[in-house]
Amino acid sequence: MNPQRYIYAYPHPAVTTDVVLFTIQMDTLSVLLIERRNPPFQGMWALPGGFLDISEDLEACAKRELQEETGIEGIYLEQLGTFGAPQRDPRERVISVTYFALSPSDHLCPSASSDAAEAAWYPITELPELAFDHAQIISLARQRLIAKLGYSTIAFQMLPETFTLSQLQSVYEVLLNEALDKRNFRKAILARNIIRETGETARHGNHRPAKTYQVLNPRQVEIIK
Amino acid sequence: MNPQRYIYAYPHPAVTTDVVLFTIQMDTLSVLLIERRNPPFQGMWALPGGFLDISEDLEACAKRELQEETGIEGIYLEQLGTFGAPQRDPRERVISVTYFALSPSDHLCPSASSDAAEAAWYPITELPELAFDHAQIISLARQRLIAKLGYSTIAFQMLPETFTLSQLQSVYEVLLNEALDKRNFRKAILARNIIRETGETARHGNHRPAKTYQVLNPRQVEIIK
DNA sequence: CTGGATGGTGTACTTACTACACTAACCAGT
DNA sequence: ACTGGTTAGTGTAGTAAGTACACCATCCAG
Repeated sequence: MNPQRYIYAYPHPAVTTDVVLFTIQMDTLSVLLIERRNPPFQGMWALPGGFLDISEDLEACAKRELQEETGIEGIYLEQLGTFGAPQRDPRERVISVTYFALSPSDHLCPSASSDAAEAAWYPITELPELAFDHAQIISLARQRLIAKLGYSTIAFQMLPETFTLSQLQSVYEVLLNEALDKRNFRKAILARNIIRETGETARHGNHRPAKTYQVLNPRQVEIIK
Repeated sequence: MNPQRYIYAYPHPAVTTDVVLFTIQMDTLSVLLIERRNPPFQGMWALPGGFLDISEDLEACAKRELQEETGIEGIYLEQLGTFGAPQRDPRERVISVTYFALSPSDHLCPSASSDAAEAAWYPITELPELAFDHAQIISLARQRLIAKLGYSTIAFQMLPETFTLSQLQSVYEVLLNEALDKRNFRKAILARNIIRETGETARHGNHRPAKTYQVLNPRQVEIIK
């Protein structure tokens, strides 16, 4: 097959998108990584992502690459920043527009693909050596995620549609890495008027069942105060 | 002159940087714009910016374009976001990495250049019609600037090295577009322990002279609480 | 019916924020 | 030298927000 050639009067960088997808598994903040099937950094772990199609929107590209490489779709996505150090990719000049994404800890089925030998969750405390500048990108994403906890409803993106207050508190505790007082936490959350009781309860073991709640404006991150 | 040709197996977008430079003039938040000397949007006003050199760092590109088109340098710069809607430039696919920047209201000498017929400050409330999606970029920059007022020391970037508390309060008032209580403002700022008295005073008219202050960590934006 | 586990609730205290008014210092003009 | 105008500089009392803290409820397993 004879590849088509694209000619420009000035050199153009390549543009990629990369996605930092977080979830919480077993009370641990985890990141989705793929094992690179091709050079460069073949066999190393990296963020899911890839080259922008020439008439594709940036966010659409991030979603598409995530879907292609891991099978995951329909989740919250937000632009994180753009990385373009001149030598970050050994092949050619590459500008990467990065996104961070959150997924509830259920229905997660990462799968391999043509570009990714394997896809897997890594606890953020036990990351392998990463390709490109992806360690730096993950570090920035984590900072941003934690910062947004304080002034947005982003935490709900890590829970299923209905959830208990204990589950919600656990999300905050894992991300902030500190224990929170149960009564104060519940008081503060309920004072914000952003969730309502479903009327149902959930039994998760041999103890009293918990009331379940849902977000008033689901799948939408709002800035609060 | 015979232009060199650059050939790729896949189409590459062009990459530009654009800078939203704010200052405060006459108690009004203003943005630096340039009048485009060349098509597209010839004669219209736009943000200073231009194409990335192939081995140039992104932030360096933003600084260079700002210097070339307006003569301004040595100011605070921070990445804002990346805009890449497929049709945002009529010539070809262009991804723009945008920065926002702040300048104290003194030593400002915008000047014309080869790409810019003219450079001028526009009050944010009286922007002309703008080229590309630059109106949207300015809108995002303004949101971000106001948000950062609340949790960072960014306001000091709009003041000279030494300043009075009244000048600082005026910056906050202009950006927040509301009057602040003098005593509470001073109390809150001083409680943060980020500025110190210089020992000098400044006479700015026929009234009592004001103590002047300076930032403990000058030219460095910190996150506070 | 008992023990173990998580769910659910209120109050007192401490800290941060808000509202608010007068004197001090300088200059200009008479 | 005195007056009026203009900005600089200061404290307190009330209100709202956040923190610390302990016990009973409900379910399941054995």
